[in-house]
Amino acid sequence: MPSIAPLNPELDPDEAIGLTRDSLSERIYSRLRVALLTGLYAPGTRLSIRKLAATYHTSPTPVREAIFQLVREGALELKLGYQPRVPQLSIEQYINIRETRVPLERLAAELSTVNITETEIQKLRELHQAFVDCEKAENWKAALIANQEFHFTIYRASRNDILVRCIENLWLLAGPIISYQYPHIRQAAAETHPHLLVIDALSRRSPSEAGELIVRDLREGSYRIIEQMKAGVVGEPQKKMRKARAPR
Amino acid sequence: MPSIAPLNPELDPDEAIGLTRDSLSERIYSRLRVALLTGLYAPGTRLSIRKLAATYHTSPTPVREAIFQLVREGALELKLGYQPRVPQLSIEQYINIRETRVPLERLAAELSTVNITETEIQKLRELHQAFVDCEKAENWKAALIANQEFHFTIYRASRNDILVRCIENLWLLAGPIISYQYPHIRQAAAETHPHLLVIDALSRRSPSEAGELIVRDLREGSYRIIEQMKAGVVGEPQKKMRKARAPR
DNA sequence: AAATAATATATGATATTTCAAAAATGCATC
DNA sequence: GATGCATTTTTGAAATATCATATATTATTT
Repeated sequence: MPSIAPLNPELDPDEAIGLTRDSLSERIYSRLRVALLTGLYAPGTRLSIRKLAATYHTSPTPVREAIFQLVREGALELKLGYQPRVPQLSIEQYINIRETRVPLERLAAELSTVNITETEIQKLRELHQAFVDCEKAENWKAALIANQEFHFTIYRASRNDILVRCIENLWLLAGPIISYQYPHIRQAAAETHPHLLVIDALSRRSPSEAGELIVRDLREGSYRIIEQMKAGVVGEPQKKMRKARAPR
Repeated sequence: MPSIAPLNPELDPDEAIGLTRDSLSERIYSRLRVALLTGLYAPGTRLSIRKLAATYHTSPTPVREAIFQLVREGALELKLGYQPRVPQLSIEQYINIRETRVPLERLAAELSTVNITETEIQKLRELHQAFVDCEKAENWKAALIANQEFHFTIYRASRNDILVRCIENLWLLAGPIISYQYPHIRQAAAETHPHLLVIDALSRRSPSEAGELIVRDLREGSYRIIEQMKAGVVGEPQKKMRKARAPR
């Protein structure tokens, strides 16, 4: 089992500063989270607490704690007595997620337009370039991560961490599907990539424009996802149900 | 030992009504959540896992699992090695929460205007009446609950459970402060109570109006809260810090 | 009396254990 | 070959055990 690199390595080395040594549960939580965000587990996959514990060389207890957190966020589902599973989003649920994201992303973009620094805008340019390069090289996983970093940089520039957390949560919910079918959904090489338009609006400090562009990007991406979902690219198939047994 | 199948599995009572028997952790989670939402624990209070376990007549394990979920949602904070605590919100954080709630609540109100049934509108009238009665009787806790039920009924009528969950989360974050200082912040008896205006807009099926009213209500309430926070009504004082010790 | 040091206790983090239920497996039957 | 049943294995839930550290208490010093 490969160890998963954190999305944002710069922010990781807590050990180095000795600031926030985190608990085992927390470390496992973030590794699982990244795994879900990068599509390591297809929708429908069942996770075994004990196997994960073995993988991470720990006992089941901290794994359970991590899983409980992800369940609470909706990133995993867990019926009493059954194995935790990566949820299989319905199209309806996916649309619900998108519609909830829309006003949050708009707000984030608007706030960022006011608060973002030139340095951060420069970073956006670099991230977008990395994204384009990875796409060209057909390195999907890296492209996905660059794209995420691009968007999260904007969110964080809103300087409202509550808002950031809300949006992160929603990403996580749709994460497995998106990552899983990412290679199939990249957009046709358009005139000008939406990211570039966003960067432009940000540097011209036009909040409403930035908000509008972000929302448009979100909606357009979602159409492609929904197409794929309709086409049935949906992840691991459910195991066939045998006759219902009495629950515990 | 073979497990004996019941005579008629399909009619198992739990499944039949769609009830999900929940685990101990889940039950403890919801009790803690309600406790936080109704102001049982003041901001700053420290919770002891073992004491809670004793209170609920269980072992520490499920309590920990419940606490981890609340920590993940931001309803509790937990530094490695220290006791879980009810966070002490800064005014800045509180404003962040409010600003994030604004677009979500507006969206929820708009969607509800389209989807809410007459029955639900009737329920809103009853809840508001209950709220007014409890206030008159100075039964703060019951008033608080009625008020919550009122708003959550609107959220749920949006028919977007992702959206509902996001908003619930944000309520939870500000829950302890609001409940804790509730008696101090009720509004001066105005001309017409905002709730009534909202009900009216809903029944006239005017989305933008309903959204606008909800947002206005939210903002006005928040001003009173912030006043109180500035006045220092803030919860349990932090224990005095002793000389810093080396972390683990 | 106040501040510090020393000790005792309570606590959180994790591993281990136990148990009943779920999933997998193998076998017999059609 | 598929299908239904019994057995075995695996699994999650929860309790308990253990350990190091945080907190509380007491003793000691200034």
